[in-house]
Formats: sequence, C-alpha cells, structure tokens
Amino acid sequence: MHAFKIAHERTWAGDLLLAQDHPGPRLLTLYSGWAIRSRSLASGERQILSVLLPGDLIGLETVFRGGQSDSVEALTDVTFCVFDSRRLDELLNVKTLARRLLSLLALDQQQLSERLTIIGACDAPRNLAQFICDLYDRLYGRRMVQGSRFKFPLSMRQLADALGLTTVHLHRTLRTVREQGILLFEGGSIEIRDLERLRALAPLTSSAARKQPFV
Amino acid sequence: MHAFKIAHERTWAGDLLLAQDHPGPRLLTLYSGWAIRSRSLASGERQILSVLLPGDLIGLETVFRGGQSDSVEALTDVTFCVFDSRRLDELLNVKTLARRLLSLLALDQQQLSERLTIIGACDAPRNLAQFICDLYDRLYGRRMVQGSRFKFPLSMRQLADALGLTTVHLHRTLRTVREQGILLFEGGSIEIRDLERLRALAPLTSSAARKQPFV
DNA sequence: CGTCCCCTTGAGCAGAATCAAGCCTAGTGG
DNA sequence: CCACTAGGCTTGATTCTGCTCAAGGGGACG
Repeated sequence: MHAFKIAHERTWAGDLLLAQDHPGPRLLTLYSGWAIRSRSLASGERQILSVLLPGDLIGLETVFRGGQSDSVEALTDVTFCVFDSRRLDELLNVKTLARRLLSLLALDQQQLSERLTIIGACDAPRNLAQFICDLYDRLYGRRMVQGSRFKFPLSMRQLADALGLTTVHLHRTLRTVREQGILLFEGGSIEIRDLERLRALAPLTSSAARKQPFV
Repeated sequence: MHAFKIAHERTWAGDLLLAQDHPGPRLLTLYSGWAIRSRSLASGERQILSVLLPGDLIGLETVFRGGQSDSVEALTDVTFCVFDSRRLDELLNVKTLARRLLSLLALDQQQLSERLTIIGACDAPRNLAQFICDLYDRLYGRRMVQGSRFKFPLSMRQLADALGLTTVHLHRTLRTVREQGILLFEGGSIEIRDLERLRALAPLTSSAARKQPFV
C-alpha cells in the first residue's frame, strides 16, 4: 500500500480537502484531525453526509465514478496522505485489497442508509441521540474518548446541518437533553452524562463501530 | 459471469427477496419487475432506501459486510437470478469486474447521499419532485417510459415511506402538484404533465440516469 | 474599537403529523 | 351470492414539531 502513497500533507481547519467541483478524483487517508463530507444545494442548504475521523479513507467513491459531487472540509488542522488514484487499477490486482475497498464502501453505504432512515423517520431528539451514539462508538474504537467526554469540533451550525435541523431548533433540543441530564455539549466537547438513556433514545443499535481504519 | 449463476427464480408481488435478518448473504440480479429496499425501526416506522428496477444488482453490500440489515421486497411479480456469493472471491480476479462492482457501490452511495440531502433539507414538494425525476431518468434509460407516462407500482404508503412523509401529507402534496398541472398519480401509473416545471422543482440534477444495468 | 461570526433566546408562523371519519375495492367465509 | 372485513385512498379538523424572523450578547480578529 505504501507503494501508492504520493505525498504526506497537512492543512488547517476550514480548508477544503475536496471541492464539490474539483477537477480530478483524489484519494486520501486521514492521519489526524477531523473532517466532514457535505453536499450543498443551489438554494443554500447544506447537508453534512458524514464525519471523517483519523484512519478513514476519503474520496473512494469519486475515483470510481469520475467527477466529484460532494466536498470534504477539514474541521480541525489535519494531516493526511495522498494516494495515486490513477494507479488504483494496479491496486485491484491484490485481491484482499479489492475486497477491502468493497467492504469499506459497503459499510459506508450502510451508514448512509441508517442516517437516511433516522432523518426520514425520527424527531430531533432521537436523531441527535443516534448521531452521537454512532460517533461515540467510532471514537471509542479509536481511543478518542476520555471517560465520558470527547472532543467535538463541530459548530452548532455544522451539527444542525448533519442532522437536517436549523441551529435554533438544535439548540433547543440540546437544552432539553442537557436538562434531562443525558448529554452536555459545551466548549468544543461533549460529555455523555447518561449513556444508557442516550442509547435508549437512539432507534438503531449502531453499525458505525464496525468501521475499521483503512491504513 | 454466467458461470456464477446458480438459479433463475420467480416470486410474486409482496414477497421478500431478502429479509432484514436473513441468514446468509445473497446476491441477486433483477430481471423483470420492481422491488424496494427498506429498513424498519422497532418503533414501527419504515424508510424505503431505494427502488430496484430490472437490471439492478441486489445485496452486494450485504455480501461484503456479512449479515443483512435491510430487507428487499418485490413490488410486482419479479424474475431474478441468483449468484453464488461464496464464490464472489473468484470473481474479483477479473479486474474489470472488481472495478465494476466498486463503481456500482459508489453510484449507490451517491444516490443515497442525494436522497439524504433532499430529505434533510427540502420540503415535501421538492422532495417528491426529485424522487420522481430520478426515477423517471432511470426508467427512461430502460425504455420503460411511454410518452409522458410510466407504470408506478408503489402504493401511496410506500411512496410516503420513501419520501419520509405520512400518507396524509403526501396525498395533499400530490393534489397540489396535480392542480398545478405538473404531475398526475393515478391507478398505478404516473403521468408527467410538465417535465420542465418538475425538473425546476427538483433541487438536484439527478445522477440516477448514470446507473447502468449490471448484466 | 468595530466587525463578524457564533451562540442564545423569544415570538410568531407554517409545514407536517395526528386523529378521526367516510368511501371504495378486493378478498373471505358463510 | 351476499355480508363482512380489511386495507388503501380521500378529506377535514386539530395539534405540534420545527422553521423564520428578530434581537441581543460574547468572543476573535483586524
């Protein structure tokens, strides 16, 4: 795999790793930091499709489709490595690798399906609970949770865009879960004050935890 | 590809092709008829994740993840063929095929992302318009459109579940687009009375058309 | 010091859900 | 052959979740 590595780069919070109309396909792996994949509408709305954590592969779908359609933005300062996507064909010669890529995409699809189900069928509190549970499980697997707290670099605006809500309404939802002693969102981090009730609120037992780092 | 074909089968409208907790992974291709992939919540809600048309591959994600998590139901009588998913490994030896599978999953992911964006960010009329446009394009590519009409075997309930609405509200939305002379939904088929305005209503220029039949 | 952005909160509105009732069709069993 | 039932469609009345608009406060940064 190292043979396909082109560069090891770094950018800063707010920069775009992939633009919605970027020229060529680009394949990256996040080493450190957070990013989000999102899609914007002409009318101004934006939907955040997934949160990307260290170890995640970025841009796989664009390579196999040609043409980028959503954008990836760094939430924090990040380091990542770039693969040579033109040589990806050679990569498919290694069967275990081909299988690995397929299962990564399959898992991604799974997570999108779950998100779609939640957003389509649930109200704000359950939506929020599911999102946080999924994220918690992924962070836990990466040892990025300290006790019941973890860093959470999304702004309220961004979290709202991920949940398909407005900031105003998200804010009220956050207040109620805080008042219920379930969840505390404050100063760039989240404290889970009652994991059990949080999980009870989330309609699905997440599959997010199964998501393994790529490299 | 034919070497991996196990059986050519048929079932009837309402039957399950894949159950949400089905034992083994199963890989199918739809020959004729319509199906839907959906996921249900314990609380009773259901989200329809995609509509499957002749030529579509079914269950690819389950093979590469082990364990089925959503169910596929026949909407009409269908015929389909079954592949031997245990031998899928051999299949990956053919590099063009591996790439083909990857691009199928990538396109699927694309469509899910779009649906998520729409459901998260749009109101009922635009949601409906986008759904119908996407479907129209896919049907058009398969020569399943007659003039401005096409067969549409989804019940109102099912369409509502696909859009993340209730039947009551969907019904009202359908009435308004009918009164505006845009779309007519009646007796198991849909007539597009003003494609231009329908497309103008849909926020995204669909990528659905790119979805090619697998076999 | 001013500006910009984000968070916070209130008031009012509207899109969508719920509840409820009536209609029609198809299927079922007597 | 008909009565009964169940499920889907249609519609109205009502409720409520979530959105819009609006305004004020608090950093961060030039």
